[in-house]
Amino acid sequence: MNLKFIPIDFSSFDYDGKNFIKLYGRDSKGLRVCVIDSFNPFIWAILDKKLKDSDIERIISKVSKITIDSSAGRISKVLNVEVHDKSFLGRNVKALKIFLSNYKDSQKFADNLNIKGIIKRREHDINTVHKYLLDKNITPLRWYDVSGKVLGDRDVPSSENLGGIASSLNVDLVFLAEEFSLVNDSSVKDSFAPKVLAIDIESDDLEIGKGKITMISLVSEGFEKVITWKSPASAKKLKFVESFSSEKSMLEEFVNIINKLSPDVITGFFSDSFDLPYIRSRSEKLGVSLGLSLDTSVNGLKFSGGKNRHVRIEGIPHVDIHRFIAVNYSQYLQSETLTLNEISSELLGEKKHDFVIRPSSKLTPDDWLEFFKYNLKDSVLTLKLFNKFLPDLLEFSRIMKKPLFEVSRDGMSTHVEDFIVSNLHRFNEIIEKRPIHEEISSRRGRDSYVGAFVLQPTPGLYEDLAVFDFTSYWPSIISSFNLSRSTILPKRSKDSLTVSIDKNKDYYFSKTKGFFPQLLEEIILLRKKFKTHLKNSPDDPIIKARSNAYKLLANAAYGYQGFFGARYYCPEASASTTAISRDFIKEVISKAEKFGLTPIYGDTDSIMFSLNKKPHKEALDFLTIINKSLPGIMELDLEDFYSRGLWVTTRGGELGAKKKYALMNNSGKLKIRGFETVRRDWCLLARELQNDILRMILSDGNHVRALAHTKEVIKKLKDGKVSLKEIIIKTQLKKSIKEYKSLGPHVVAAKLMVDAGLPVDPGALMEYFITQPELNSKGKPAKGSKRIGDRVALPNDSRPYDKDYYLNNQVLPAVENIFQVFNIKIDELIAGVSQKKLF
DNA sequence: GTTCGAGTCGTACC
DNA sequence: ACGGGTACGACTCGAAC
Repeated sequence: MNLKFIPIDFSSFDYDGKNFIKLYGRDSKGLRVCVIDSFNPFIWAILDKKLKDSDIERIISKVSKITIDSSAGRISKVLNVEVHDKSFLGRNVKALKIFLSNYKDSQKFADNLNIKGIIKRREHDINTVHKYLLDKNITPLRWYDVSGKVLGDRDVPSSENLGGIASSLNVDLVFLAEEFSLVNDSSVKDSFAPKVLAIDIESDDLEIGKGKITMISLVSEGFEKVITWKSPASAKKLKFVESFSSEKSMLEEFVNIINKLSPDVITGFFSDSFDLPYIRSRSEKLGVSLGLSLDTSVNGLKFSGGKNRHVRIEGIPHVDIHRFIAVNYSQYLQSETLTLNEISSELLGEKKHDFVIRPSSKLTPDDWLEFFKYNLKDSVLTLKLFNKFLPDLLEFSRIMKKPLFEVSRDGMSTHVEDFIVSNLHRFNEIIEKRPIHEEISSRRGRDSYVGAFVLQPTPGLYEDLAVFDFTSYWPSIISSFNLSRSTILPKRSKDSLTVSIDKNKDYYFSKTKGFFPQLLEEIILLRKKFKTHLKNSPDDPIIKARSNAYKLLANAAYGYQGFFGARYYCPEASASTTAISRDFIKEVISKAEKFGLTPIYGDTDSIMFSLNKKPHKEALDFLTIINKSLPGIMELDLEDFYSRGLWVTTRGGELGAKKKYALMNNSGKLKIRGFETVRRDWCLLARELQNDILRMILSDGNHVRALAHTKEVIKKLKDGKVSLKEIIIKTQLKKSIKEYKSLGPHVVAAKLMVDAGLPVDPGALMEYFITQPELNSKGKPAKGSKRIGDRVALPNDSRPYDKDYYLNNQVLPAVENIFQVFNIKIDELIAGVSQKKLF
């Protein structure tokens, strides 16, 4: 029998001492299927090169006899041993492929391979499902033709029905696989629209499990519901609300609805850390069985991870969409806080339902209606966000060959590693091991290497600029110069390239292309290809997702090689990458000068020039000349032409500040980097003023209008007409309060919140403003009012803001070095208003 | 009691 | 534990005066 099948979630189990994989998914009719497959797990033992055939025979015979008697009463054996010619870190090796009866004991087998002649043991540290996917070359979320037979059928003899596993699986069909073949028909290849369920809870205490869950919203396509046990008479007015007699019966209905809807994916916003832990905690307290898993013998939710907890439901991937966005896209978003409201506003153009949560006891019947709508809207937004990122999630899962559950939580380095690992079979490579404790701590202790070159700008207002940048600069260097763990050489050779890090330090790399640089080149070229595709079909979400995925991979590849947790860690390659990057950018700068362009500023891979009245075409000619001289896949590109640009000095210094500039292109679009305008830890009053004057200066070419505007704002501040919203300062609490050595204003704010009984967790954004100091008899700040921190007030504080602080520590610092470019001093800014009157 | 500089901390750039 | 280094700048805190 044949089955058209798409695998969505995976899990492993063993029966009769052998490993099996459960692949949960759908068939072409939409039935929920669990395909069961067996596989022959193995690990590798790399042999000493000097071994004779007879030595190898002796080792094989020793290895074959290894048995593991695990504490669980399980006895695992070596089933077979094969000799293979393999590659390890680019070198040819002889290795034993050791097949095990049970992969659960792979680590113990590896420990027992401490045999003379075996120099390395590998691939025992890859988890069972991943090992299976790699070995069988199965990609999640792609359609397969599977041959096999239906389990649970009367025709299948009990000796073959794996202990009657079919009866414990909550699916339409259980299928025992024989063979998988990928469906290549392009019309069905990418066609999969999973049924997604979004959930969101409200509780009367934010601390997990402390309060009660007052309501839960569940939203899927064509389905909107809020279930609650708080049932004011008014609830009947809303069709989507269903009331229950108790929190317990509401939770039971939560399970019923999910089982009835049969979603392929469950999503939530921050649900790994809040909604699902809360649901579990309340269910345990109230004795509700969370029968959500598709394998009824695996009950409830599975929690893993310490600080960053993951909640797994077997068979139904749970995706915390907040986590996926935070890890992969936060650096590309404008949102300063990754809240549902802010991300939805930016990406969906939609906000949360307007309602301020208050304690249950203070809610009127009409308030409850708004609360129900609010709860429903949160799930609606979560579902929309999920759908927006669905193409990306699917592509990530396919490209990295990792289940949705994992890939939606993995960090960038894991993505890079998974991509590499899933392609190593093409290079006949044995996978390197992940570092363990001592190795990690020694790597973490290494000295840092020198990074990018940043050109010191000369402060001033410039006209007519061209900006060039290298496309995928660091990855293109890694690829073009073959910088990686498997290509670094201990010493110079005929076939080597020397990279000088500094006067005393050289590194050598082979000229024979290694797998890491090779795969990185493929990533860059794929990224380029899909980017071009995207220009022709800008609305194709799949092309967009692919382009995105390869872009993220390329950008993370450099960081990966310097990351202590990487299998293919190579800080020498990282140091060489940055050294080469410094050389090239400096060479472009000096060539440009000879060409008649004046370099103003540059950072890492970009360089900005004043055109000196030259036509744009000459800048493009310069690009062509440079590109002819670049090796490999390196490429310098035009970023844009700008009509004006502004650079300022550092605070209190003479030299130009790096990483801080403002540009306006020929169509009037602003590009502001590094200035207080773009920093969330400055108050809005200062940020908006600075943004306004930068726009004025860049469009006018002088400071006149900007100066007048600044004076108006200062007057507004002095007149006390500034709103609370404009003076709130937001700073993130990065660790727990007691870990701080220095008690800055935001730590003081956190303490005030704790005193007020509000929960404060690391990672939260503290919001506060600065009040006036208490004065002593001499009119000077009183003892306990010296530090800024002593004057911190939470937003609900009714005391007035400190005009002096906001003038001297926020507004003036944000504008003074901009006006300094035009030789305007601070006293001229505040001139025209008498100190006495205003303070 | 005031001044100063090293150290802590957060955020941004690429 | 879950890319990297470079850079700016506010604020604290204790030593030095």
